[in-house]
Amino acid sequence: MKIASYNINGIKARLPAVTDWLKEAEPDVVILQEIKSMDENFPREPFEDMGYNVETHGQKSFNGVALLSKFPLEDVVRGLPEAEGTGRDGGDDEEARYIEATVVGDLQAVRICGLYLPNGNPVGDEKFAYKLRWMTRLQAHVETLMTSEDPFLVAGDYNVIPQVEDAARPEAWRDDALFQPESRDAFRRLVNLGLTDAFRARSQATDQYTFWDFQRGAWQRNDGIRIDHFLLSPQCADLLTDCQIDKEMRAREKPSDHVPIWVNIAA
DNA sequence: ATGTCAGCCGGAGGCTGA
Repeated sequence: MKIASYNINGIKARLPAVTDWLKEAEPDVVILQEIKSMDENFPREPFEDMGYNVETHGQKSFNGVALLSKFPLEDVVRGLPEAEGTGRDGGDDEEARYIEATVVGDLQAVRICGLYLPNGNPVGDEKFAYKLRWMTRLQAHVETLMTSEDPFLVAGDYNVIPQVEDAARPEAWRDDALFQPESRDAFRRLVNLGLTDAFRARSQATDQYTFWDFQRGAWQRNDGIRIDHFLLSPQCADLLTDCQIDKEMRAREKPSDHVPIWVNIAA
């Protein structure tokens, strides 16, 4: 089962790029972030015509996540638990950043958790506190998932650069929310619950990134960062056979600033 | 210091978010 994650930065602007990629990459399951669309405006038909089941969790203008799957999607949950009082303004968190469902594959079922973690900039602002609260909620939820024997994975745009080797110019990110010690500590605590960073399990390369800023010619200079991650539960990590980044997508017409990352698991 | 996109509102271009 090939499972991909792709921050598309707006479905309206990215529909041709995404459908072209789906035809070539042929993933069984796709986790989309930043659909920037309400559920009722998401273009389901192009994906359904390609054989995908579609589940969205969107909102107006910003954020928004979705799942595409050629296998049935069951027990869909939208939003992380503990939304009460954890929003960026101290109210309830109503930002559409999380979707979870069980994909019933040919060999076995896998719980797929798709996320778009808050950016958190600027540091010191309520946005950074919101990011850290969100990571605390994610930690608690993964602890709950860990009590299950069923394989699961948590994937998407984490907006965290885990290590210095995950940035072409780490010094440029020193004051950024994506590289703050608090953000990296929270990410490491999550991994230390027993999750496997699928890309790092397969490659120690230091020049492999998933995001290049639209500004300052970042792509042309390979000034990228690795912030889109697949974290696998122990039972899921046992099934891992491959993990790769579709870097060439960044060189195409009207690209997203992120590129797809995918895993192959024996499920 | 700055460089770019996308979506929204509203009917241009300014604002927000990244």
